[in-house]
This record gives sequence, structure tokens and C-alpha cells, in this order.
Amino acid sequence: MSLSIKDIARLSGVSTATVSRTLSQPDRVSETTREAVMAVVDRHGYRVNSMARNLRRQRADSVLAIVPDLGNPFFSAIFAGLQQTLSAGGTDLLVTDSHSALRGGQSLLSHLREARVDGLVCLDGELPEAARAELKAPDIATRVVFACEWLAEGDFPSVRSDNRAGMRLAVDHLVGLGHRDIAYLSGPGGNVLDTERRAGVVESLASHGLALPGPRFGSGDFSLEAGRAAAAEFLALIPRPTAVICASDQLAIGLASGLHAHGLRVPDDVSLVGFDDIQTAEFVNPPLTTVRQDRLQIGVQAASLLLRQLAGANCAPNKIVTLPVSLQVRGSTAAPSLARKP
Amino acid sequence: MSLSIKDIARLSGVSTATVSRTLSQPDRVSETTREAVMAVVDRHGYRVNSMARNLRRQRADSVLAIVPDLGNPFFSAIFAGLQQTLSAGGTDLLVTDSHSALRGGQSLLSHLREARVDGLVCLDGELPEAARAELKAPDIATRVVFACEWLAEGDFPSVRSDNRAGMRLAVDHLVGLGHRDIAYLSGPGGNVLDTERRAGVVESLASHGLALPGPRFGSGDFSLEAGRAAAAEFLALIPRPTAVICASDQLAIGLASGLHAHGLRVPDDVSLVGFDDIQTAEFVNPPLTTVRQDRLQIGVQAASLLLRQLAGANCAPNKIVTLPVSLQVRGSTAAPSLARKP
DNA sequence: GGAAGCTATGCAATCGTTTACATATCCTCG
DNA sequence: CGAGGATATGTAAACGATTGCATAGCTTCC
Repeated sequence: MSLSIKDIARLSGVSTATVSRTLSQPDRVSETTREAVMAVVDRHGYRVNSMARNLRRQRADSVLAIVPDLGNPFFSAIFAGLQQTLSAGGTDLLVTDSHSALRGGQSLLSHLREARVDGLVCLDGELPEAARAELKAPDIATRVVFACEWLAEGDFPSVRSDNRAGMRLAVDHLVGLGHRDIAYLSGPGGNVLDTERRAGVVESLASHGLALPGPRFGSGDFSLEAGRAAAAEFLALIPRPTAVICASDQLAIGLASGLHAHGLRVPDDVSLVGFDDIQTAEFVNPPLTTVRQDRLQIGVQAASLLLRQLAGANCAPNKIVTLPVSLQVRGSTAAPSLARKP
Repeated sequence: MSLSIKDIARLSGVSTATVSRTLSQPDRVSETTREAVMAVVDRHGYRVNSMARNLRRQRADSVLAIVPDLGNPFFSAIFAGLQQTLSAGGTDLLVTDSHSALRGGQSLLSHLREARVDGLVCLDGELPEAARAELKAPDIATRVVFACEWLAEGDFPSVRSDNRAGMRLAVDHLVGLGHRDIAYLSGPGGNVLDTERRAGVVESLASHGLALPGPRFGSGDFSLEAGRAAAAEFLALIPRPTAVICASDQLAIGLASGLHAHGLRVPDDVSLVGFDDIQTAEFVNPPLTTVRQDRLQIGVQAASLLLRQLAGANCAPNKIVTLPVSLQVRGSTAAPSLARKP
């Protein structure tokens, strides 16, 4: 079909070695030769065949990002960050979701094992046990970084937001407004983000001499529906909290909608804080006060961490990059209403 | 590093040819041999090296999706659809955005030309002239499909929503509510979606004996900011329209916010219709009436079209798949207020 | 019993590069 | 002038699979 390096060599009267060198190490050939070869290359629009090159070089020049759900818009900005950094280094980005990666008993690592990619950016912290075990093999572990979520075990390098600091901002904000009865709406049980965020809330409340109301509040995932469903649960809490910190924006938005359906107003009756700062947060009514994660930056950092790792700069074994977060104060939080106190 | 087919051959006492056949055409080897080989394969966790296989087979088993902006959450669902269909056929999904694909005078096609991918799903209809020209080369054109957006020229296969039908739904809805002065808020000039949607509006208005107000209204992109900026422009329209159909949800949401800032209420003073049905549409206040595109399905169809194309089923040269849309009626549209008429 | 047809396997070429090593040319310097 | 060191290029062996062709053993059937 298209021309190979042999054709170019023949057409320019040199050996394939010289053509190869002209293309990848131009200063290793004489100017005369270089110009002659390049002329032929340009005239015919020759491009090296990356399969052959990769086979020979034993690298794929690409990495795979695994997310829980490709359809979740939360990840877009992270992809943008990954791509931005990777493409600058000539590396391609493949994407998949855990579900299809694991379908049919497939290994999470098939891409790695088949040498289709050089490394993995894993954005899913809830992998099945079998997958976790595989990741820890010594020749694999050095090619994986986690981002956003991570594994409690295993010491993988990872990039994450400062979840605890975020919750401290949220708690301080609410306490500053005068709230004392503050609840935490949980995400998926066992999820590392949920665990971390809850711990952050507990920790910060404690520093104000406060504590969460007894029972765990919320169950299910990070979704709108779970938030909506939690409204009924909220109504049963005694004493009723004046503010709720939610494990995600989706939960907060869902909860707001559920509370509204039960006749409660935000922030008049209940203050709400989310986590993530998804685009929608700014547009719900009232706009959601939330902890903002810099998702683009998570992508950028994860990519560059992985790239360094692959380059053999095995500098820090269990390196963890923690990114700062900020509180976006909007309309869903206000001082608790005094009327309800007595 | 890891085992090659030679090692497996040696360990199981057969030739590499037999190992290869055992793995890819199991019925071509005897049961005895198959079991012996598979035992060795399983014991050592052997996986074929895809670089070598791809080089030999002259295919990459992967396709590249090119979007205008990876950070735009609009594309998430499309990626999910693409991935879902591709992975079922053992094909990988690479993603990039036009910007990085074209950076540094790179060709849009470098991935194709370098045999890194078998085909392209292009979701960007606003490619620079040079890129368009390249795409039309005969050996390239058969490996490309467009989705969402497309090129007016060139007869590429493409998957798209029924933009005109969507606008007919919008117009009929508004006219049914009693609106007669309906404006169209344009997206980027020259964008094929904008052109098509505007034409849909014009066409449908005409069938009701109506027409757009004279001057083009709106300029810039599909973004929130452009919508917000268009509010001032809207106020200058005489007579002032009672309803606006926007080229995208983002534009509609931005416009709503701009109008609000100028003291106009939606839908009391102006009705608004968007296009896309992005997640946020449901949560803005008032919730946005909009034309819903099935983005997952766009992905699914685009992937299967490309796969068929690559399989050589050159059935339909300039095949166009048009997907149905539906109108989501929400709170941003209402009958025009009578008070303003006189 | 032998030709014809299967089935199961092996041999070796091939895919398109990169690169270690060898070679040839030219320059420099004592 | 000849040794030694650059510099520029070529030769050919990988990289790890797939597959056309050849071969050997077995059936089958007249």
C-alpha cells in the first residue's frame, strides 16, 4: 500500500539505516544526505510505520486510562489534562471503562500484557479483588498510576485532590455561618473517596467540638438518584441537622431536589455543600456551594507522573501528589434559621 | 521480559506455527495438541504481543476519535457509545482533540498514516482547509466517518441527529403556545450544525407562514459566554421576539442568565428552547425546554458504521445515518404574555 | 493395493523498522 | 607519513507474531 523505508532508501540511493537515522537522529547523517533523503520523504509523504517501530523499540507510545464509566462527564476535563500532557510527549491516550475492560473475565491488564500500551492511569478505586491482585505484580506496578480515586493497599503512585482539606473548608464555612448540627451524606460504602471525605468532615467537626449525628446517612452511589432518595432519610434524623455536606455535587443536587419535593427550602431550612464543582453546580437553584477540584490538573499531573515513572525515573516509589482544592461559596449555604431553634 | 511464542512452542514441544494456530484458530489443531499448548499458555500467563501481531496482520485494531475539545462534557456519552461498540469487536478507542492533533503542523492523519489506527471518527466539522483536503485522498476517505458534525463537502459517511426535525419540533411547540415572533440564536458562523439548525427553524417557521426577524442574531461559539453576551443584542431587536430557539443548550442557558441580569424573566417575558439536552438543562431555573439528542446512540452508530466500512462492506458510499430526536418540554417555554402585545 | 483426499504439523518467509557492529573515508597531529 | 580519531554509511540481525507451502500420516474407496 504505502511506501516503506526500503522504498525511500532505494529512491534516494542510500541504505535503510541511513533513512532511519535521517528521520530519528538527523545530526548523525551528513547535510547532503539528509537533504536528499528528506526530499524523497516529503515528495512521497512517507511516514514511519509505528507498528514496526514499536515492535522494534519495544514500546507502544501510548497509555490507557480506565474510568468507572466513560459516560460520566466528570472525567472529560481529566481526559483533557491527560491528553494535553501526553501528546506533548508524543504519547497516545486510549480510554476504556472498567466494565468493558473486565468483561468476559478479561484481565484489566490485557492491554499492558499484550504490549498495546506502556502504562495505565486508573481512575477507578473500586476494582474487584482479582484485578487488584494482578496490579501488584512487580513488573506491572511500576506502570500504573492512580488518579482521583486510589487503592488503600498497594502503595501505587497516585494523584488526588486534598479531600480532607476540602472538607475542612466546608466545615469551617458552615460553622462560621453558625451551624452546629451538620450531617454528612455518604457516597458508596467502601469507596475510598467517601471514606476520606467523611474522615475529613469528622476530623474538622471535632476540632470545633462537634460530631456527626449517629447513624450513617446515605447509601448507594454518588448519583443524583441516590441524593434524591436520601431526602426521606434526612427527614427522619433527630435532631434535624441544619446543614448537610455531601460526598459529591450530584448527591447534593439530588438531595436538594428531594428536599424541595418535601417542602424544605435550601438554604433557608437546610444548607447544602457539595464536592467536585461540576459545571451544573453553578446553575442549579440555588447555586451550589461546593469544594472545587481542579480536574484538568489531576489529568496533567497523573500523565506526567506516569511518564516519569515509565522513563525509569523511579525516584519516589509510592509517590502521592495531592492537589489543592478551594471552596466555591454560592447560594446553597446560609446561616441557620433561628426560628427553628426552640 | 515476558515470554514469546517461541518459548511457548519450546515448552510444549511444538512449532510456533502450531502455537499460533492453537490461539487464533483452535479448530485447526488436534485436541491433544491444543490441550498441551493451552496448559503451557495458562501456566505462564502468555499473551500474544499485539505489536508483532499487528505488524504482521497489517491492522491496528484501534480507531481514533477526534473531538474539538476533550474537556467538553458533551462528548462523554458519545465516547461511551463508541467504546461500547468497539470493545465488543476487540477494537481499541483512542481519543484526541483537533487542537493537539493539529499542533505543530502535524497532519490530522498522522495516526492513520503511521498505521497506529485503522480508522477515524471525526466529531469536528470545522477543520482547517488543509486537513479537509487530506481527508479526501481515496485511500483515506474509506477509513473515516463523521459523527455529530460533518463536512458539507466530500460525501463522507456520517452519523448525525435529525437537526431539522428537532427544530421543527421546537417551532411547532412554540407556535402551538401562541408565539409568532420567534428568533434563532446562532452558534458559530459557518458551523454545519448551526447552518442546519437555522435552516430547520426557517423551514418550519415558513410552514406556519412565519419568518425570522431580519438580522442574524448571535455570533461566536456554542458557549455559555456567547449566550450571555447575546442578551444585549436581544434587547435591541424590534419588534422584540417572544421566544428564542437557541443553537445549543449552553447558548440558551447563557442567554437566560443574561436576560435575567437585564430584568427579563423566562418564560414570562421570553420563552427559550435549547438543543442537545445536556445534563444541566434539567437543573437550571427554569428547567430548559430542549431538543434531545441521543448521544450514546450517536457513538454506537458511528462505531458500527466505521467498523463495517473497515471490514470492506463498502455497501453505501456516502451513507448517512440520521438519528431521531425528541422535544423535552420543561419550564422555559410558555404562552407569550398578552400584556406586552399592545 | 494404490490413488486421492484429509488432517495435523513444521519450515521459513514476511511484516517495516532500529541499531550493534563493521567498514570506508577523511582529518589531524606528532 | 602513518597512527589514531572522527565522521558517514552500509550490512544484517533482531523485534514477535502469522501464514503459504510442503510434508507426513491416515482414511477411504474402487
